[in-house]
Amino acid sequence: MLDIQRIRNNPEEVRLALQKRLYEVDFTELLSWDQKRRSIIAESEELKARKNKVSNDIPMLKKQGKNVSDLLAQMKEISDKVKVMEDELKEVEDKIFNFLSALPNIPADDVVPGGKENNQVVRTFGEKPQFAFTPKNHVDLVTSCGLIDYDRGVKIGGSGFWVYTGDGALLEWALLNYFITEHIKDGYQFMLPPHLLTYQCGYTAGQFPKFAEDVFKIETGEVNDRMQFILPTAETALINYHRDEILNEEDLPKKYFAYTPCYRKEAGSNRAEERGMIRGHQFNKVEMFQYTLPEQSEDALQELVHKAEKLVQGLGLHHRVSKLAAQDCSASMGKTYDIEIWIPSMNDYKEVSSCSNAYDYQARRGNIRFRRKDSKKTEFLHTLNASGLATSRVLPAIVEQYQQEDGSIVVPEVLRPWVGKDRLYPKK
RNA sequence: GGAGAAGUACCCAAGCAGGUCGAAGGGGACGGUUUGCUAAACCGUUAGUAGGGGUAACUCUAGCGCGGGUUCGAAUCCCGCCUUCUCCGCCA
Repeated sequence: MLDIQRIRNNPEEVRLALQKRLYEVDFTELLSWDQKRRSIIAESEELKARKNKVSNDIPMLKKQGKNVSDLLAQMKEISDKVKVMEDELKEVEDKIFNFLSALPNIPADDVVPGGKENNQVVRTFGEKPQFAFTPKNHVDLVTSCGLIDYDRGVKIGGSGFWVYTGDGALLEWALLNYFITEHIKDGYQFMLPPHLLTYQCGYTAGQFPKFAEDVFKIETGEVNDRMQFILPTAETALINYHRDEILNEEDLPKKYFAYTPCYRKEAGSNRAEERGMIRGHQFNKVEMFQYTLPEQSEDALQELVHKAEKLVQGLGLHHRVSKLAAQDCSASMGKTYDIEIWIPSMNDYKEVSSCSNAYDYQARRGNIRFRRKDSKKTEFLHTLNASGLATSRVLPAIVEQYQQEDGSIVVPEVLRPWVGKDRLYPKK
C-alpha cells in the first residue's frame, strides 16, 4: 500500500517512480475520488456534530416539559441525510482502497528501471566446476542414487510433486538443519507458523487481491474474507505475526526465521528446462524475516543478503548475487537481491534466495507500526524477508556440482553430521 | 461435532429495564508533596488510534470484539459473524 498523501502531494513523482517498473498509472481519477471523499466527510461530520448536540439536549428539554416533536422530526431528517452520505462515502472509499491495493511498491532510488534484462550481477563466489568426464544432470543423479522418487511422487501427489527417499530425505533434512543452526547462531528467533492462512494474511503480504490465483485455496470459505489458503512462503505468515500491532522502538529490530513447506500453483510454468525439482508445487524453505526501524532497513537488507550468501558459501557452491531491476522485483518489494546458484546441466544460475526490502509497503497493508521512544509518535515500520534458503534448487546444485566420475556424490562437509555419510553412491 | 457463558481503555472490573457514559471503581504507569535515602501515605495525570477542518492554539467525527439494523439518541435493544472459556462427545 502506498501512502495516499504522497500521491496527493506528488502524483507525478509517484507515477514516474512506478514507471521504472514499467507500470503505467494515471492518478486523475483517484485524486478526484479523494477530493470527493473529503468533501463528503466534511459535510456529514458537520451534520453529525449538530445532531449529537441536539440529541443531548432533548432529555433536558423534555424534563422541562417542552414539546420536542418538531426537533425530533428535524433530527430524523438529518439522520436520513447522513445515512445517504455515508453510503456514498463507503462507495468512494471502496474505490480508493481497491485502487491503492492494486498498486505495487515504489522501487528504491538505486534500483535500475526496466525488466530482468537489466538485472545486475553484484558479485560471484567460486568458479564453475570443470568436469573431466561427462557430467550428469540432477534428475539422473538423484534417481540413480535413490535420493528422489519422481514417478511415485507424481503417482501420489500428481504432476509437480516428488518424494525424498532414504538418503535423499536425510540430505534434505540436513540442509534444513544446517540453515536453522546458522540462524539461531545469528540471534534469529525460530518460528513454526500455521500453514493455513486467512485471506487477510495474503492481503498484508501483497499477494492478494492481485495474485490470489497463484495459491491453493481450501474449500471452507468461498467468500474472500473467509477463505483460507495454504501458504506459498513463510513470509506470508511472518509478516502477519505483528499485524495490527504497535511495537516499541527499543524492541526493534525483530529477527525471525521459519521453516515451512511452500505451496504454489505455478500454473502454466511447466517448462521442459525446469524438470526435476527446479519448480514444483511444494518445496521446503527456511525464511528469514525482519521488522526494523525505517532508518535501519537498508543495513538489514545487506545483513540478510550476506546471511543467505554465507549459507551457500558454507556448502561450497558456486553462485552469484544479482540486484534486480525494478520490474523484476515482486509487487510488494522496493529492492531485491537474488542469490543464484549454478546448475551445470542447465548452464544457468537459478534462484535459491530472494532478499527484499518492502520498506513500509507491507506495514501499511498490515497496519504494523512502532512508537518512537522520544516523541511517542507512531510510524510504520519496515519489513524485510529473505530465503535462507529454499532447498529445491540447492539440492540439485549439490548433486551436480559435487558429482564424481563414478556417479557418486560427495556430501558437503557442513551437512555430514546430519547425513552421517560423506558420499552417496548410485544404487546397482 | 453438541450444549452453555463471555468479549468494555495498559490490566482487572462496574454499567446492559436506551438519554451529560468516552464510560464508575481498583491496580499499574507517570508527575508531585513529604523525606537523610528508600518505602509508606497523600495529591494529581493517564485512552490509545484513525480521519476531517485550521499556519497554529485548537476543533469536530468515528470508536465499549467485528459488521449490519431499530431510534431524534445505542456500551445498553434486534440480527449476522469472529474469538475465548467451561462441560459433553470424538480423536492424533
